[in-house]
Amino acid sequence: MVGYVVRRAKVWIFQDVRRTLKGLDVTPAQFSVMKIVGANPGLAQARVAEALFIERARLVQMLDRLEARGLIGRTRSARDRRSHALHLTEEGARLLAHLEQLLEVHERNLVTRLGPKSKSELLRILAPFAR
Amino acid sequence: MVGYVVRRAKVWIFQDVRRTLKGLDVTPAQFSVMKIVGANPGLAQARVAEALFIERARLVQMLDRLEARGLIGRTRSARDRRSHALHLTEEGARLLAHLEQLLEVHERNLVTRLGPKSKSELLRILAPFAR
DNA sequence: TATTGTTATACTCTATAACTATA
DNA sequence: TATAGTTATAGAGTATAACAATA
Repeated sequence: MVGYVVRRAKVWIFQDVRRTLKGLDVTPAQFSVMKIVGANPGLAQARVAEALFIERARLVQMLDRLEARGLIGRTRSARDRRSHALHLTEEGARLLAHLEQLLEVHERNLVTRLGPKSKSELLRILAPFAR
Repeated sequence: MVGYVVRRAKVWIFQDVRRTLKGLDVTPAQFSVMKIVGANPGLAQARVAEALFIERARLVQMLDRLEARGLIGRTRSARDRRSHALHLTEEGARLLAHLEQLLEVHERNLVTRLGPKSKSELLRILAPFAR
């Protein structure tokens, strides 16, 4: 029952994000990668994967795509030569800012759907899942 | 931010359900189909798809599998010969009862994770997504 | 020994479009 | 014309396992 409603909410939210970003060729998952890398330049791939609950293996392909589009860069870390330090390119940072602006519409859609106070309540209740 | 935490919760819940049902070869989605059909015998495929937010096309393959395993039956509806009336077989009903019993463990895991009162709050807040 | 990035495989799921048979 | 079930396809995501380079 809880699983059902949480899944329904997740599907609705992701569909609304996709609709909002229509035509920009950015999935919700790609957005989340850009956002976390933007906020934490130098982060290693394994850290991003952990933070986003994405498989390490899956992230590789996502980064391949983002790198090919010139949005994200990988550079060998000096301290630990196994790992890649990730950073947004200038274009990546520009796109991210644009996406965040567009997503304000989604944010409003969500609050409309949930009712005014529920967003913060929801974040509080689900906090145990955000680690 | 909301999308992030809702997805994390969804992933955790589904993983926990999979863990709980380990070895029985039943996915969370299959369980939900069996449950809704069990509670509403005679339901048409399109209704199930709507209720569960699953694509009509996807449901076809899920039902093929469940039918092949002898858990669910499809019979042509007398009233509308386009549609299939779905029902659990005896074995399907037996398995469903077993699954529901097993999932009480998951239910307890979830409440432990969320804290005691949060489950009902969560259901109330997310009610707009349950239609 | 353990971790990082990578490749690979199989399966599930989502999003679409089109087809047929019925209504 | 619309709906129910079906088939098909492309891409996204999940779950695993293995490997080379590095720690």
